Amino acid sequence: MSFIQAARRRQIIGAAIETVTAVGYGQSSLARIAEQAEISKSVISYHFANKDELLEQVVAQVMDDWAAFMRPFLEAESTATGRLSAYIRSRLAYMRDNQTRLVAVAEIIVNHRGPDGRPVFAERDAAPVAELVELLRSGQQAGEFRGFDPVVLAMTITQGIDGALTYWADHPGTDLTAYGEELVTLFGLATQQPRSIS
Amino acid sequence: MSFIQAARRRQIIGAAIETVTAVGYGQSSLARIAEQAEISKSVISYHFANKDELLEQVVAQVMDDWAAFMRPFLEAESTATGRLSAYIRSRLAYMRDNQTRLVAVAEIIVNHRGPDGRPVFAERDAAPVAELVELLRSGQQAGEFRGFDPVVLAMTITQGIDGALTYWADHPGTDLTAYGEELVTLFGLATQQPRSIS
Amino acid sequence: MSFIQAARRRQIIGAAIETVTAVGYGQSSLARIAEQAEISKSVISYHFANKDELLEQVVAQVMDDWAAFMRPFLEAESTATGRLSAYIRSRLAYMRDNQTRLVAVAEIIVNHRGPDGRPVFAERDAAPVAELVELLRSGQQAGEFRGFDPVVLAMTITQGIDGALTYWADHPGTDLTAYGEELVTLFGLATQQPRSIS
Amino acid sequence: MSFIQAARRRQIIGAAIETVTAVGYGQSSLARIAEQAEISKSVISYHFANKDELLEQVVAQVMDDWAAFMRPFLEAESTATGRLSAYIRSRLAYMRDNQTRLVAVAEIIVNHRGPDGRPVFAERDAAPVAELVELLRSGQQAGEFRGFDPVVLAMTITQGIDGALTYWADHPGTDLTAYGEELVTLFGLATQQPRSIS
DNA sequence: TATGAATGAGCCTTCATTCAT
DNA sequence: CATGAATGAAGGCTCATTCAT
Repeated sequence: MSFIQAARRRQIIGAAIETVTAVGYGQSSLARIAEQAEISKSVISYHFANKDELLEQVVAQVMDDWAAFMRPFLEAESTATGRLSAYIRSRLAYMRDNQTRLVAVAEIIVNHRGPDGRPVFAERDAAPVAELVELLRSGQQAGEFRGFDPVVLAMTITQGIDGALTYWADHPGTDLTAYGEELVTLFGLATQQPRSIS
Repeated sequence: MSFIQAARRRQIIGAAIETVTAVGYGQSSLARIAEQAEISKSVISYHFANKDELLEQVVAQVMDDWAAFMRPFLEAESTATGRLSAYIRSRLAYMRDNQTRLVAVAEIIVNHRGPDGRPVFAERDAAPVAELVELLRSGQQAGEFRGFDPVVLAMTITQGIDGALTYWADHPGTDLTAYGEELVTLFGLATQQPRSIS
Repeated sequence: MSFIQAARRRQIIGAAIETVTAVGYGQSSLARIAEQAEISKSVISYHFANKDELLEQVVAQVMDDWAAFMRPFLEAESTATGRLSAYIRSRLAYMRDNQTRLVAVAEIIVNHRGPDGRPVFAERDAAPVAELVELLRSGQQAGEFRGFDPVVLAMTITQGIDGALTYWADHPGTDLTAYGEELVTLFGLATQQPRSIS
Repeated sequence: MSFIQAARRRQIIGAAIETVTAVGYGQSSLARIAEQAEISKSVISYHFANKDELLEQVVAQVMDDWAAFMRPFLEAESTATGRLSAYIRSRLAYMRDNQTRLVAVAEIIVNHRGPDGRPVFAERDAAPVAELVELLRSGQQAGEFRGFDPVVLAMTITQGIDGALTYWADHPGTDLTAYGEELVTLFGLATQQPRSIS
């Protein structure tokens, strides 16, 4: 792929993100995205096989970027407790600089369906949860965490973090760092071993 | 409103719920809903002023029913701790018998927008969170709960409960009761006062 | 036809007139007319075979009433000159008390078409012109009028009178009597024999 | 705008004119216009923002063309009497070559309404009358015309000319030139100063 | 005599996509 | 590499009419 091709694709993906965030998945027609990008509608058709491929690229780009951003924070921690805190903090940190694209991706994941009516991004949506399940399980095996159901906790943590994005989108003044610390405390208390009274 | 009117409206609302759950908000055209209900498209137009009114009725019907279901459980509790547990348990209990309609309502709330492009059900969506904030605050004033940010906790609890619905929809074998008890424990630990060591 | 039937028909015809005048022929659906009459839509279907028949009745009722109103004024005149003035004055006089229904009828005559796309009320619309042609021709034979083309003059007089209605509808403050006198003078000058210079 | 664009727009405008003239404003759906133009319905949507814009273009195109046609004839005259005759003759002359489009425009002007239910082309329709009022007033000031109400006369002249179009449409054999000369004589007599007997 | 209920046809518009240039 | 032009399908909605009650 040529440089100019890649640039165009990035431009279009950016316009798609802006559009989805601004007007929602349902109103994000190719016409509107093209308008946002200030290009002709057929440029999109030229660079992407169809609308589905464009949306897939949007999701892939953001999810990969997000995962790459988080990796170093997680690898810097040696304990499960530390990794859980780092997980929450780094997701929130990424949010801070990527509100629009995360909102867009959330919209797309929830709404985009195949011709059979079934969700398309279910697997990719489930991946972070699975990763979190692993993290929690290892913490339990190391004796750091209490004996909760790791799937429920992984779902709840993921949902809790997503809630921060939703809340921030609705209340622009929100202090995301403080929100993150609340979550760290909350899930710290929820996961740690009960103190022995001795 | 005549009896037959009410019956038709219920039937159409039911068909809308089935359709939205099956194929998603975006694909839920009046044509598809009519097909699901095995009636002509214009019957819907006859009984509802427009699509918006139909969707509003879907949301209103379910939300009201849900709130009514939960009230007695909450009023039976005297402590904030008890009310929080009852809140979680009763929401899960309602879920158990109303999966389709709750999935549908969730889809509609997230996606439905007015002509201005802004969400329509934002307020109705925020109401349960606000209620929960009140509950948590009263628990803090009573000294039962620790000094968390009640907004963050309310969001997280709501999101955590919604996560149960999502997970159940994706994994039909899930034991919702067990899931609920995990949440009760989780948020119990997250809210209670730290034990004094003394 | 029973008395109650006749009353209902009159009521519906009245509602049709109000509606057509208020929102125009194109927007005058049976639903709107029923709403205006504060009755159910099917009452109209019960009393009139279809929409066409209703509109025909509207036109017929008004045109007949109008003709009946004018007859005595015309018959009171012995000269063609007098009859022409009486014709203009009495049409304007009728207008004064029947603005709404005349506007409605004008709308209907111009717009209503058969399934073949051809106007339906062409003949009825032409009748007053034909009558006027007779009047003018008799005035010519009597030597009162100059040798104009009676068809052109009849058309122009008719159009001129209709213009008063249009103008009045657009400028509610108009003094119709004065307008009528202007027309009487105008068409008096236009029809009379040139003065011989001798 | 590209050449092909302009050609298509002209073609569609032409088809709209043909359709409106043939079946009337009310039956002139985009489907019918497209059929008349032997193109797909969505071609119209591609070249015009919506039906309103198409109709506006139809009206604007014809009205502008008409005004441009008439200007030289009016400017060639130095007296008000001459200008009035030229006005009548040139309007009739234009009619002769533009029957269909004038009939269509008349239909549209009378019927087209905005979303508020009010006529859209009222102003454009009133413009020629206003122009005529000016002409008549200047003739009065110059002492050429008698002391009639210029508004009534302008309305009546306009209506009289429109009557020629209506009559011609209903009676295709009509000699428009002769019709025009009758009008010139008619309104000449109606406007001129009464002869002094001296 | 009246009407609530239902319906198919048609309305204008938006859409993703294709194609020739 | 880009795009103007075109299109069929589908969208939500209104309409006049029919029918059973």
